[in-house]
Amino acid sequence: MTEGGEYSPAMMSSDPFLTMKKMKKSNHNKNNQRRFSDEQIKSLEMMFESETRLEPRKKVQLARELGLQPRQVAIWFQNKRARWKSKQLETEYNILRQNYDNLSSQFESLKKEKQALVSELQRLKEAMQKKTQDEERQCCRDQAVVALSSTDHESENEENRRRGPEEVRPEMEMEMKDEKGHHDHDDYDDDDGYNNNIKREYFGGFEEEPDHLMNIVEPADSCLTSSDDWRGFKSDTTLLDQSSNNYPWWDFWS
DNA sequence: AAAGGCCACCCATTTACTTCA
DNA sequence: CGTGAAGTAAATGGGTGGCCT
Repeated sequence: MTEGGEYSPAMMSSDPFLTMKKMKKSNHNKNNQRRFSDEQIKSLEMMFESETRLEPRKKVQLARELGLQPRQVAIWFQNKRARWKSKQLETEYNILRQNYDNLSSQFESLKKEKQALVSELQRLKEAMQKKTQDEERQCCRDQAVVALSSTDHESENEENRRRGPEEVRPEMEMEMKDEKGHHDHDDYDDDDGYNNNIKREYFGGFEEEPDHLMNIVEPADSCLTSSDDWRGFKSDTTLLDQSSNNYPWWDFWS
């Protein structure tokens, strides 16, 4: 359809003083045009570009120049504003949609990154457990050795008692101190101490335990999944038409 | 200050046309 | 070529707010 199309001559009225009342009924202007001419549209468009609302005096002047009723000019501006507004809305919608798509893809890559980190953490945890088990087995063997050697010590002590306290050897004094705690294989007698040792080995002196590390990850996850946080995300649901999107936001969490 | 008329605007809808399958 | 659906611009009518008397 061409803008500014006109009525056929057969439809022209012979009455040049057609009243507005009649014009309203017939939906024609005084030249019996259903649509304004290209020239008229051009002038109206130019005026609209400089100002979207017309002062009454300018309206009358423009109407006179274009051979239209001031009312027609006013209505043209009204309709033009409505068309312009709906175009603006469309533009804004497209911008918002673009932003949404960008955020969506950013979120996807972050999700993948997080998944990789969680897998890595899981792998490290398993390795740590395996090492713990190995060390425990080693510990049992060591304890057996200690038990065997302690029977030898008992026979030695018997001999020492016979000799008297002044004859206690220096190396024995050291061993007696050790039995009060905090030394050598005690780490292996005490589960916590042992585990701390392993953890230090794995986490390079960090005080954080693996579970704490897990806890660092988990809240971040729950934060992302929290609907409260997403409620804060400024998005107009009317603008972000989810129904037209093949990838709705709630699918992020699946 | 309250009431009423006038005017311009917005918005949803109608009308009259064109285009196209 | 005729026809009906879809699209569009011009116009209508109701509602509303600002201004003036």
